[in-house]
Amino acid sequence: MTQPNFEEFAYKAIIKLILENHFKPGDLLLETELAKSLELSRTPVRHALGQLVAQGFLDKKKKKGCFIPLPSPDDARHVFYAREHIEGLTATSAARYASEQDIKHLYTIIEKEKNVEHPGTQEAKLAYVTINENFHLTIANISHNRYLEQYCQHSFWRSHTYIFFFDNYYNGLYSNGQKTGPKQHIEIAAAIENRNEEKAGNLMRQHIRTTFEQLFIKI
Amino acid sequence: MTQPNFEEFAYKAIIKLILENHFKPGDLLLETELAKSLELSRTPVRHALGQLVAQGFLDKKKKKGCFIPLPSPDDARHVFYAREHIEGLTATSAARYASEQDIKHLYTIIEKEKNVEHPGTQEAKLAYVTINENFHLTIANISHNRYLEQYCQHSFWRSHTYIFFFDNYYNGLYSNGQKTGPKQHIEIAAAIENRNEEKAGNLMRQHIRTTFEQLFIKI
DNA sequence: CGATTAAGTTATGTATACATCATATCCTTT
DNA sequence: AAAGGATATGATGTATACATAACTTAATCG
Repeated sequence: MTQPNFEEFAYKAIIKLILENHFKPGDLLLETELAKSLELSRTPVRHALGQLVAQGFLDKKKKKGCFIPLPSPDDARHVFYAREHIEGLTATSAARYASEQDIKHLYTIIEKEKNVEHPGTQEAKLAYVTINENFHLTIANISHNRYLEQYCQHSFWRSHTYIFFFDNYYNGLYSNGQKTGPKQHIEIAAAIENRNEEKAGNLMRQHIRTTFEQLFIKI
Repeated sequence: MTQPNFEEFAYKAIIKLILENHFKPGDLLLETELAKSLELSRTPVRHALGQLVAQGFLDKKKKKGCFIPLPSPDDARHVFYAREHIEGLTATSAARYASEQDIKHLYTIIEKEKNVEHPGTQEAKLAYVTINENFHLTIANISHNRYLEQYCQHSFWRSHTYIFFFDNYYNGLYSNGQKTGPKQHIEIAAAIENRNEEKAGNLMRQHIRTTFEQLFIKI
């Protein structure tokens, strides 16, 4: 691993801030502020922000700045539709290419998911969201398709706002979305383990549809 | 439309250079050179290159520079697999959401495709590739799903190398890939016009599979 | 008193100077 | 003559100064 430079450092630091919900939708991420808080000049920060905009994690208005995308019902439908089908593909491919070790890794993640402490608290929810991300992105990685993996990662992150904020807003502050999580994850892992490509894909699509429906059950 | 700034100008100029094949796979795109030839400072050029890397149109090695992605058989399979399924989705969605005007637009593109002059020349091939891109990205746009559109655009552009270079290399300098193009494009447009979502998706997947197979028929 | 406009403030956009690292070249040494 | 290392070159990476445009606030006018 080559030594990370400041641009990379800034990039990862900003993503971390976003995923840890230091910002809410619509918030401006100011180059000046970020540079000061990360103890860098504006140059690498600006570059990192540019990357995040190019990848679609942030939106931007010219001469105004970069900001956390504003959620909308339409956007939510679009992200989850894309996720449903792309992750269907990653699950199918994963069932074909997973190694013994890959499958072990999946079950390790599921074990962690079962054992999240203090269920019902905000910490538990953050832990759950992190583990959930790990599960989905691991399957994308196992698919051994760089493109699908990239699109999966992107759409997952774009759906993060909805998983975190909307869930709080619509389903109560302490909903942790675990009702369906581990059970469906186990079924998906099993299908991958059994090399059942079609079933893995179907279960994954169903899983993401369920997630979406639970989030927006009140809308 | 707001006035484009230098970053945007550089971004579009570089894309134009790439699509017009001023570079070949592996070529370095030097900030210094581009800045000089575009008569800008390195700053906006560097920013634009960063965007292109973030979007996956260019690869990058640290402290080395940005370069046109190197093709490989694995990579080709991955891109076309991703394209096949993502564009299957865009075609399906397009069949659902296309307006009268959208469909007219599609047929306009097909007309242009039929009337490419001097078939068999390199100019005709460049024209064909441009029109082909237009057809596929238009359908992505009609899908009305920002995410699918983005992924479609990305995977299409990543497959550009193969459509342009490999086709020359493996199938002769003056293959223009038109054998299946217009015919299948017409069928897809018809399915979209008839609101036959499933058929549109199937035809699009078949079309991209055919493209792939014709490109790599010799491998 | 309200609205409009003008000045001030602040963040982004751009150019440039400098630091750092990768590579190529040439010289030295065996 | 070949191998190894010092040096030169030129690119990227970073900081900073300045230009520009948007927003804020205050002052002026109707």
